[in-house]
Amino acid sequence: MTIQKPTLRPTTKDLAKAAGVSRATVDRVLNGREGVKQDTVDRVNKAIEGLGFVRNLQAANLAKSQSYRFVFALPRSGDQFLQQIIERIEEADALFAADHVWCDVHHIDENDPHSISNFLGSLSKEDVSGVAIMSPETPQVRDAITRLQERGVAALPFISNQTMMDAHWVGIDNCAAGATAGLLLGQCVGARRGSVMVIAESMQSRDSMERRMGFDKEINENFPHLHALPSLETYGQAERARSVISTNLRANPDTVGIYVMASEARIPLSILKELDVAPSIIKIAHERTPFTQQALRDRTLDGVIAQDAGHLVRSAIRRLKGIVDRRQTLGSQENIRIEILLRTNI
Amino acid sequence: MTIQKPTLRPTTKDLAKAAGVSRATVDRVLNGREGVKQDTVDRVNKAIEGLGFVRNLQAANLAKSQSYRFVFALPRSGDQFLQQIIERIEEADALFAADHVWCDVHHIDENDPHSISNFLGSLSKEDVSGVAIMSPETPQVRDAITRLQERGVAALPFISNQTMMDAHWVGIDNCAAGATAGLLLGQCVGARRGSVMVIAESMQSRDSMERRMGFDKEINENFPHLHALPSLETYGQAERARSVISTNLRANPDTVGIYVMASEARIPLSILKELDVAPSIIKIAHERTPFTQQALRDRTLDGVIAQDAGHLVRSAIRRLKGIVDRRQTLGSQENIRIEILLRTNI
DNA sequence: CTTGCTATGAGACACGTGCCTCATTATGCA
DNA sequence: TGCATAATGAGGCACGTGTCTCATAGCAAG
Repeated sequence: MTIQKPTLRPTTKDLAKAAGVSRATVDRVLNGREGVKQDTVDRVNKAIEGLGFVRNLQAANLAKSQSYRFVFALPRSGDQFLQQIIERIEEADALFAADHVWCDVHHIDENDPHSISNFLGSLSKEDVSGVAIMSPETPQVRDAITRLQERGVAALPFISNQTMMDAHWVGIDNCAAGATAGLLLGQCVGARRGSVMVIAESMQSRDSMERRMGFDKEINENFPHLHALPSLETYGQAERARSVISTNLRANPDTVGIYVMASEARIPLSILKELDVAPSIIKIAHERTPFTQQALRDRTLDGVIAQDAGHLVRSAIRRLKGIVDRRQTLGSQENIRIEILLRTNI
Repeated sequence: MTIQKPTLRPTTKDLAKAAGVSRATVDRVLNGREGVKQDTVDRVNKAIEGLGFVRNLQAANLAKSQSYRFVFALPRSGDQFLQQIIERIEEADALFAADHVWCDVHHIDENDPHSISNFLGSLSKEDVSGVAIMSPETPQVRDAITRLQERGVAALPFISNQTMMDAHWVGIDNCAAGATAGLLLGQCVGARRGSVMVIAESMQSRDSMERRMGFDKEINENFPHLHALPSLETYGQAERARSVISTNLRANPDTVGIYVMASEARIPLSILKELDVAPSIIKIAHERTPFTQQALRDRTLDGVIAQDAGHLVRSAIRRLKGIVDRRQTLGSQENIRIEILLRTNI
């Protein structure tokens, strides 16, 4: 039996005794209130170190009857990936209810940075403890995030990256995701030589550019017999997609692979199906949705590069909570993995 | 602004008022104490439903000064995957400290069911709130788990499955994992025809058998030009591994793929390196370890089927905690994914 | 010396629940 | 009807922290 009794943790009372001060002073130090001599602050901090004191968050939250209200600011689009995210948020809302965490979704217009900035500006610490923001990077949004943080509201870029926040965001490395798509496609194509079509919704966003970059790097370095064509942009419109894709297919009869880079693979894939593209052409898309899952099963799609929606959501919540509680979150836990889905591991 | 104020949750006091009973009776019902008329129990339960009452776990734990002590019973083996697990446990121990969760590792001898059963039998509710058990399935262990649960200690099969507990365990579907290995291998091999070597540590365990089953099914159904050879067993011994592998390679000069099924890929892979196996032979292994990661990078390995050690550990902790707290855990969160690692998404 | 200020202490109450005791009421049985 | 017992109520203390108020030092300037 190597199992030891639970060590019972020191309380603020112990801390006060150890530091030779009163509980009131300990409280002033712990919660960063004014009017304590530097000397006293140091003494208390030393006692914290010495005792290994960790504040009992449960008790603290109970006393404050604190609850966490988080808002997910998401684009209005109706795509299935976003739908997944929203479902996971609702799920997480139920899951985290026991921890007094409440989540709301607020739809923003991703093409209107001004309204996004307005929305973020309207949030105050009293109503909202934190916001996860999924929005393309613009100066306005970046500023709004900074001001939000200054007002004491936790802010976290979500899925869409923002340059400013180094490691401080939730999502995958899109460069690596693109490279993985390239590798998977290259490996599936095998020895065949030919062109690879790349279909995007738009190449404006940082995410698209990063994916494309990673994809190209991988193809160029490791599959020199493949030739990645310039990106086609659908702008989310079915007719436009149909026309550019069919034109491109006719222009490149040697196409051996298709990479659907957009997070909404439904439109391009449906069109490919309509156009009756040869099954031997390898197709890789992004994100796990009912549509892509079905496509994997009926083999109209060979592989999917995905990020787990549930994990994204829960990770964002844990990080926001971590910020509010002023404690560090565990890096490795919050590292979102680039998943590869084949027909067998859906 | 669609953001609403936090709904403050009903307390036991509200519950008492709503049910027309006293707080003492509410307490009796909530904590399943004896001596309450069925009629009253029903009234309280109805009020719980009506108000949507959820017990405040933080407050409850505070009152009980409850803490959770979990033990991970793991094999003694020194393999790298297990090492990863242990590191993640230590990490999780720090991470969950804020929730009053403490984790210990206890090493068991996986080949001695009797001693495992003894160890499990020695645990009492007072010392330990839950155990995650990684052990091959035997009647003794199965019984010990049942008795553990009867004594009020949460028990959870971990990574190694046990038949009894339907969905009640933490780990991947090994059948699907084997199939994924098969698919990945088949896809990488491409059109080439030939034999596939399968290297296992031992075929005794349920896990090995399931992986093999899934692997064979996938290869037979979808890659008829490949022929999966009988499993080689290394029993974890380097010399034995060397002899069986080299014999097998000589006997099957048409080998185009190698599937290392054991969780410890180091020994077989090192030997393959020694034997200077052609790089064109596709090699798939299991588990992310420093060794397999390096092998992916230097391209002596083409793909890895993995389960995330950190996720496994945290999932086990959350589930054990869920059992102790008598609340259900969210299925989708605890579904361990079968990860595919290629060189680009390590 | 008083006045005014800063730094600290002492103490109380609250948060929601568990758990205890003691008193009171309801119920069943002879 | 009376009595034993079962069922319930009333109330208090505890858990660890946050957040008040009020008192009491210490200290410097006038």
